[in-house]
Amino acid sequence: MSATDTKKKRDAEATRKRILEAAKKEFAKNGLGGARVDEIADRAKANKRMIYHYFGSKEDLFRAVLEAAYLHIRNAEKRLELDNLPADEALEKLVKFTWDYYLKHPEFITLVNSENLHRARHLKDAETIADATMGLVAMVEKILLRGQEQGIFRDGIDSVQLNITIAAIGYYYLTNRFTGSILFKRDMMNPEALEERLSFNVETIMRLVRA
Amino acid sequence: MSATDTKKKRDAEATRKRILEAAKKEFAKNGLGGARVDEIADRAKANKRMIYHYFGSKEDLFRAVLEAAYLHIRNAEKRLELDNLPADEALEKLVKFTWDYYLKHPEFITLVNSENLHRARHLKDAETIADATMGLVAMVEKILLRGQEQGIFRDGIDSVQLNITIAAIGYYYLTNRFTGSILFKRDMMNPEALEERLSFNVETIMRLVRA
DNA sequence: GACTTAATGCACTAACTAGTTACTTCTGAA
DNA sequence: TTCAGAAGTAACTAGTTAGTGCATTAAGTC
Repeated sequence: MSATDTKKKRDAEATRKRILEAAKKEFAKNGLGGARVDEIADRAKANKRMIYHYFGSKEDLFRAVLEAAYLHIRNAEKRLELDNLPADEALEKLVKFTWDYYLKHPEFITLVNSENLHRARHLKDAETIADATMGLVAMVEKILLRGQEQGIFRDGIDSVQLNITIAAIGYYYLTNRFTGSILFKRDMMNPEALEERLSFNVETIMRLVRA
Repeated sequence: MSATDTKKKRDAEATRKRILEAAKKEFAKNGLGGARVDEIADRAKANKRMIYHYFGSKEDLFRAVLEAAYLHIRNAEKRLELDNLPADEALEKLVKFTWDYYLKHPEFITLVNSENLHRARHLKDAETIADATMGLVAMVEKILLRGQEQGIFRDGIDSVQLNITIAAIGYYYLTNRFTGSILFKRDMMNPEALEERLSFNVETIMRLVRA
């Protein structure tokens, strides 16, 4: 059987992956409480027993899904290589990337919401993810310093607050797109609306940092 | 029995209110899916039968809670009477109010999150709330116009985008306070942190609108 | 004080759900 | 070829949950 043949009758790693992927979708759609283990098993074309075999419990499965989701975005951010860009371009790129990432991975938002509903109890000792996040903060800190040296950014900006704000203006718009579209009586998700929001966000952040 | 005596053996209105209040807490704590009807009945010191008598179903109860929550914040905003203030003061007051409201009513955030997880299906024909929200947008629009006439605000700012942004920078910080406190390795909820965030938010919005 | 109507309480059910038991089937190393 | 251990399955359990049927009790009306 060749290495690329994915139709092996037995493949622990592949089954594990299918379960993780199915779980991500189900948790994202229904939250931790609303997700059904049976549904995850079906989606993964696996047996429920396999879930308990590989992950131990529904909560531990959620933890695994959540950690994978955080590591995925942190890695994508790292690959931006913002250090090689002029400060203003780097910051704008990060704002745009963050927006695009949330747009392409709505499940990330829902997972984070679910985790916060549960007071982050699955993340309690996720040292790796916290470290990766501090790496992102350091990245932004470097951008800020470069911009200040150039004289285009003001100083005294807290890089954690800036990070939070960059996330916030995209995240809030997208997580509340359903209630928002009703309450503001406008379709928040058509291409023009999305584009308009992205430029508004870029403007917000650039005005925030400019000297 | 006096009018102020709240211990009447039968009081439909009071029971209804107790159920609504209890449901708000339970839905806020566990989301729509995670909330337990029995728990709501217990908290309300009512019988589960009463919930179905007054509200018909768990989903309809959730709808009632959600509508009450939206009307509450919209009314509070209206009472700010921002029309009587200079444009810059009015805007700053709105930013601060929004922050304080979320801080004092964390259940509002959780309810909105829950509703968006369910694609806003309970809000589908909430005309009243949409109208109230458009009233808020109009209020901000007036502030922007006043500021422009004074020459202190730039023009071309979309009042819906501004509204969304004002909400976003407070909402995101608070809804993600649990994961945030772990990932950023700082306590996001101590008084100094809260104060710092509020000034950051005011700064963000004022820089966004200034000419 | 009898009558009507609404409020309340209890006990039940039908469906569902996370997790398990006990088993079969496959794989690869010796 | 054998066989131990890993992968996989189906049926089950014990507990939970939204929702109901029905009887009872109180309040207001005449």
